[in-house]
Order: sequence, then structure tokens, then C-alpha cells
Amino acid sequence: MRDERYDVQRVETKWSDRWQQDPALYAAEPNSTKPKYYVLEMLPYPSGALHMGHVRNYAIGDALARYMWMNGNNVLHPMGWDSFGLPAENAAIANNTPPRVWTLRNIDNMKAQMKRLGFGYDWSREVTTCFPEYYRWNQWFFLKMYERGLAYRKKSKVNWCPKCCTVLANEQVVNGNCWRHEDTPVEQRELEQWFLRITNYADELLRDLEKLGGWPEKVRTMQRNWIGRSEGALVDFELGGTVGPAGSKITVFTTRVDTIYGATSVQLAPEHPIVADMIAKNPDLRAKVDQLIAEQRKAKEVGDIGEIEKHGVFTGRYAKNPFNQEALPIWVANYILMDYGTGAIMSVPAHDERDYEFAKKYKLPLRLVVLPLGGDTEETAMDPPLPFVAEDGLVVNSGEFSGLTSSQALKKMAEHAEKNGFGKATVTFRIKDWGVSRQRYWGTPIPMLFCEKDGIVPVPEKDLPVLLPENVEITLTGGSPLSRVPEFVNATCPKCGGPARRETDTMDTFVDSAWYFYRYTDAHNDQKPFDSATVAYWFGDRGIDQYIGGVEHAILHLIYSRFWTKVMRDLGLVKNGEPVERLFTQGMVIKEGAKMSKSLGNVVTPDEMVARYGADAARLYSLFAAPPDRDLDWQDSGIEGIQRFLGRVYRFVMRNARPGSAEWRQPVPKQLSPQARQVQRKLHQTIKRVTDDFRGRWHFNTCIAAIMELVNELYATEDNNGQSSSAIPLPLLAEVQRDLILLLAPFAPYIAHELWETLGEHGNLLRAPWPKYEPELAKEEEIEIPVQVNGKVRGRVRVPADADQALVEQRAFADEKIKAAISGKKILKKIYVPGKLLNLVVQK
RNA sequence: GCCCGGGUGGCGAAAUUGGCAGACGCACGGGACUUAAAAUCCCGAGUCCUUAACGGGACGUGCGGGUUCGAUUCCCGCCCCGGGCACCA
Repeated sequence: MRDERYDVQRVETKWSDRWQQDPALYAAEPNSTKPKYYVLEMLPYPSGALHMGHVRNYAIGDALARYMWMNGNNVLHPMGWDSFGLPAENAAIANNTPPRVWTLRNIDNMKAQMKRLGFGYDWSREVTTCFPEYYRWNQWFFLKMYERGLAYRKKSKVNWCPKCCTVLANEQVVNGNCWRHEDTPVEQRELEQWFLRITNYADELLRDLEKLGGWPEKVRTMQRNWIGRSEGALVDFELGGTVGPAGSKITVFTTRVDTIYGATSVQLAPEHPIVADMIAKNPDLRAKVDQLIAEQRKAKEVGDIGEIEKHGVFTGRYAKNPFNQEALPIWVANYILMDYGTGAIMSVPAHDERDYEFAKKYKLPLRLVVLPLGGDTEETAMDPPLPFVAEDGLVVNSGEFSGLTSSQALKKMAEHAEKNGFGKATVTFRIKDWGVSRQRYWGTPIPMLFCEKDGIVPVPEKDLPVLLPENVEITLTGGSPLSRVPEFVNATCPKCGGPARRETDTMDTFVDSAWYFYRYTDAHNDQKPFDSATVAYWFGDRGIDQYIGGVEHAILHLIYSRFWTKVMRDLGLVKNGEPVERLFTQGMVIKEGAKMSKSLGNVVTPDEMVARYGADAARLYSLFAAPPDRDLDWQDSGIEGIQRFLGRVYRFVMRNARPGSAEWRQPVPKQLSPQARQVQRKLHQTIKRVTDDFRGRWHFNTCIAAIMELVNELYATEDNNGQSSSAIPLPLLAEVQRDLILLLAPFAPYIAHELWETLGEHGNLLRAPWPKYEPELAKEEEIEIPVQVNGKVRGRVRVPADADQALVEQRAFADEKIKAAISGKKILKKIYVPGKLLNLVVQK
């Protein structure tokens, strides 16, 4: 009798070895006539080892890829390594190992882990971003952008992380701290930096979010906030007196120019350039302004700039409101930010919360210039509670604009300002150009030269790649490590042949991940980043069919990728305007309600799980324990249950497979015993549930639960000897086992392959057709209808599935419990929901 | 403060269109097998009250209201947890 215990390690290593000997197994097919499907999981940083979050991410993607293969698609399912980055340099210092060696060792280890976990990737397309074969195209794109004015150099205040010893993009600053060092405040430094003009695309990036119906609303909202489009007007206030250069003026940005007659002061950011001029003329101001700057910096560092106590100082100067020629006092205030708008505002205390608070504190006048629109009582209309900030209202006390609504006035006043040369309607964005220079070694060298004679000169395309030199001494201080490598720095100017100095900064690693998924389609092209026709095949008009990753990349990686795609489209390289059609963001893996971390000692590692329970169990549990979009609380006892379930599947098949029997491949008889019908019905209901979820909401936890129910049903047919009941004809027993294995295959490929063989199947399981759901066979013949009396269930009746109301009522009225519940009461109403329930409403 | 999620047994969760709340799994209890244990198989189980027992009853999806024959599901008001944004002018 074949009833051995499931030897997970034996079976999994057997198949793992077989799969590795067959590289074509998971490869996309060339010249395929099948529909294409591109499923992608976010590539990992090779930090050393996979964690459970990776396992969950890849288990979702791999299940989908396998489902798509089984449904006859030509699937592209690649994997790669986001392998530039600072941790490699830290490790180099700590272990005295070159970043390249450390990185490649990690890749080897993580790749072995992935293979052991059974993820089906097309390794022939593997992309490793730290290889010159890849990063030369980063450099190529950079040159293309430079040609088009999309890459430029400017001196600017930048975010500097003292731990990384490098610059951070705005996106990499979290609450004033470094995104990698959450306890390290970012410093401001003035540096010459390379920027990519993402702001050129700000409007399109915002607009196209509307097209991304396959993205989570949450991610779209985050991007919308990040882009931060705001319509308003610029208005010039001329400076009175002699401060500043002759004829100088302060330009304010406002979204509410309709309230400009209510302005009672002008407020400047402490770091506004004109403040420096004022200090020069009036040194008494310096101490106070310095204090405001300090307050602002401190608040930014702590991350509560939103709660800073408002302070300000009057400069003693006045500026002229161009609408009514009124001289307004100029103040410097700590709640005005230099990096938004123009760093200057007009203060309208009657119609702005912040201005109101400030004006109250410093006893500045309030002037009401907008009243509520009709509908309000006369009294509140004339005297609304202040500040009155409603979006629309009636403009009053505003010269020729009085009587207009706010929305009319916004337009008219902007036009008026433009006609008279002191302002215009404008749009500002919160998003800034992407600073890509990093003063680090382990990244893509920026392909630029500095020549004393010719200035900034791009490296000619034919000289790419600019190779990252080996054997570079790495320290975390003193700026770019490359600047200390003379062989690298000293170059020849391609224009004049004279000496030139090479750019020693490297690129932000988000450049690498901004376009890597295009490279997978044509990973070995040494003439171009990729062949456009090949990309067109895999991306279609709308991008990657399904992208899966963590929500932590909602703005950084995903906004850069969208930008890069639009640039490539404008370069004529791709046709799609967006990189990703459908995006899925999975939840985090936590343990005992907390993030897994070494300090909490609650880390569960994939290696440990594979060794104890096997890859199938680890994958299945990570899909079973919660719906994939929610956080998953890892419980060791939970994975034990999955292990038990896999053992049940294994033992059932080992006991009931009869591939040698003559009947094994016969068609299932039409006439079946009730018990056999029950099994057949359950099978088709299960096929429907699993298939529907793959096509729809991806609640794999309920798919797996459904498969468990099917297995429980099968166990219920077994007699005491562990033999399936003779009431189940062999052809049906064969079919239900085959389909069970097929349904399980996307989630637990190892056991599925093993048992597929046990069932006498020799073909490739990955290409076996997905089981077909037949509604007729899934149908119940008899159903139970709950009968309610006044909304409470008082009994149940069994009726044929197609019973009409009359029959249900007849059975209900014959039921003792129902009779008792309604005896002597008048029936007011009968509600019958076909196939669902009968509710009798009786007099109380 | 604003915008998204979420709140259901001892625990992870399910209920897809307003129709039997708690599928599936964990932990737990009982039984079978065993010299014994492990493994395995079977059975039980929301809470409370009641009954010798079979059974019966009430309550129950964060809280308070509402709509409805009927609400975990829809509406209004609140509380708590997680995430994002935040003097953005």
C-alpha cells in the first residue's frame, strides 16, 4: 500500500534540479502565435538574502505567471538585480571586500534562494544593473537627455545626508531625514549638480494618472499629491524706498488673487534673497531673521514644519499693492517656505487660516473682501465668521472687481495684472527637477567632461561606456571616491584634444530601475538599449500587463519610471506612453503585529522556512494567511497547517492514483451516484472559484481555502482502509485528482509536478490546459432554503434547486417549527428571493 | 487638519449584487489507531442563559442613530488602528 509520508526535501530538490537543467522551461517563446503576457515583480536590491516580503511578492507573481502559462499565453517573467547602491560601499569598508565582489556574491546567494523557492524566471534575460552592458545605456540615455536639454547642471542647495555622504533627491527626504537613515537629519549644501527635467512632464504625469485605471487609487493619489499642481497667479509688489536694486519688486504667488484687496501685509521666507539685501541696509534685522531661519530648519528636521509656532519680524519696509496702490508692510516669517512658489506671499488674514493666525498674533489689520454666496441669512452673509475661506464667494470692497464671484474675479484679476505688466496666471508644482548626482563610487558614472577651454563636454557616444574603475579606495568622507582616481579623472577633451577632467559623481540608482523592464525584452543587445519592435510586442500600447511590488515605491520608482517612459517615447524609442498597465501593491509581512527586525528578534527567514516546511508550504502560506493586498501576520503554527494540507493532498493521490488501470482515462459516465455527483459538483465549484479569482480580485487566500474544501470532500469519500469509495467511478476519481493538481500548480509547483507524474502524466505541467469549469456540473440539484419569520431564521426547507415560490411555501408551512412560529398570527407579507430565502412577515 | 485603507470568535480570516455571520486554517477539547508517544484519521466548538438530556431562547460584525421585510454590506454622526499628505500660499 502506497501511503508514505511526504518527503518534502527529496521531492523539492528533485524538481529543483530538473528545472535547472531545462532553461527553456520558463523562457518566453520566440515568434509565438499565443497572446503575450508580461508579468513582472519589482527587482530586488541584492542585500545578501531574500526576506519574507520578497517571498510574498514573488509568490504572487509566480502564481500569476503559471496561471497565464497554463492558459495558453506567451509569458514573459524575468528577474534581475538593482545592484548599484550605497550598502555595497558600506560593506566594502566593513569587510574590506570590493563592492563588486560583495554584490555578485549576494546575487549568487539570492538567485540560489529564488531557484530553491521554485520561482519560474527566464534567467536568460537576467539584468544586473551594475554591469557595464547595462549601465552604458544609462549613460546613453543621459547623453540623449543632455542633447535635448532634459539633463542640465546647476548650482543649488541640495539635500545632503551626512551618513551617506551624498546628495539626496527631494523624494529621498522623509520628514527632513534621510530615507535610509531615519534618525539622520538632512543638511543643506550648495553644490553643482546634474538635474533631469522631470518638471517638463509634470502636467502629463498628472494628467495620465487618469488613464491608469489598473493602478490602486492610493498610489495615484500619492502621485497626485507629490506632483502637487496648483493654479494661481504671480503678482509683483514694487518695493518702496531704496532697499534692493533699483526698481526691484517682490513677486508673490497666490491661488486666491481674488482676495488681493484684502491683503494687509507681504510675508517673505527668511531665506528670500531680498531679505539679505534688507539686512545689509538694516543690520538690526539680522539676529531676528537668523532666529527665524533656525526655527524653520529645526522644524524641518523634526518633521513638524506644519506645527511650527508662527513668528515674524517687521522689516520696516513697505511694498505697493499694484491693484490699489496701497503700501503694505513687509514682514519676514518662519512659516513661509523658500522652496515653494516664490518664497513670498501676500497676507490676507480675513481669508486664510495661517494669515489669520499670524495677523491676530501681531495685531495686523483684517479686511473682509469676500462674502458668502446666497443662501445664507443676511446677518452671516454680511458678517461671516473669520477667517472666511470658502472656495467661492461674492467679491466686495475690491474696486472695479466688486460684485464678481470669486471664480470670475480669479480670472479677471489675473488678466488685469497681465495686461498691466505686473503679474500673470500661472501654475506651480510641488515636484522639482530630479537631482541625479551622487558623490558615491558604486553607481553609473555620469558621462560628462569638463574642459578648461570648451567647458562642459559630453562624452561621445562611441566612447561609451565610461567604465567604473576597479580597485578604488572607498571612504565615506571627502566627497566622490572617483575624484581620487587620477586615471579616471584625467581625460582628453573630444573637442579640442586638450586636457579635460571627468565628472566624478555617479547617478542616483533610481535611474537604473527607471527603465530596466524594457531591457528584459532584449537583454543582450549591444547596439541599443533595446530593439523598439521587441518592446512594442511586449509592452503593446499600454505597458507591462501586470507589475507587482511594495507600496513603498509608490512615488519614487514609479514616478521616475513613468517619466523615463515618456522621454523614451519622445525619443521615438517606444510607442507606449505609460510603462505599466496594471499595478498591484502587496501588503507587508509582519510578525506579532510588528515589522520583522533583528532588534525585535522576530525575523523569519526564507531559508529557515524552506528547510523546515519546504518551498511550497512557505509560498502557499504567504498566499493563504491574508489577501495579498493586506499586511500579513506571520504565524509559525499557520505554516504547519499548510504543511499538513500538502501531506493530505500527497497521501490522497498516492493512495488513489491508478494510472495503470484500463478505466483510468475513460470518460466520466453521465449517470453518477449522488455521492459521486457530490464530488464532481465540488470539483467544478472549486474550478470556478479559483479561476474567477485569478481573473478578478486576486484573493488567493480564498482560492486555497476552496482547494482545501475540495480535498476535505475527497477525504469524506474514503472508507476506513483509506480507499476511495467504490461509489466514485475511476474515471471521475482520475479527473478530480488531475484537476486538483492543476488548480494547485500555480501556488505549489513542487508537489504539483511530483503528483502530476504520479498520476501518469508525462507532459509539461506548465503547458497543461487549465481545468474548465462547467456550470451544469457545478449546479446543486437540491438546496436548503432558510425560512425567516420577521427576519429571523425559524427553519429550513429542502427543495429542488429550480423550485418555485409555491413549493417553498408549501414546504415551509408544513414545517413544524415554522408552524409554531406563525401559529395564530396573520401573515402580512411574503418575501421570496429565488434560491436564497423566504421571509414571512407576520403581525406581532 | 485633509485623503486612503482597516476594525468580524481565543488567533489569521470568509461572506463576490442588501438575503442562513464566522467558510478555510490555527490554537483548543473529545474519540479512533498505538504498549506509549509522534504522525494520521474522525467528531465538537461565537458568547451567554436555560434543560437531567434531546432541545429551546437571547445576544452578537468598533460605538450611536437611520433606511429596509431583512444591514458585516447602504446612509448620517462619532471612536480606535495603520498608511499617505500637510503652514504648499
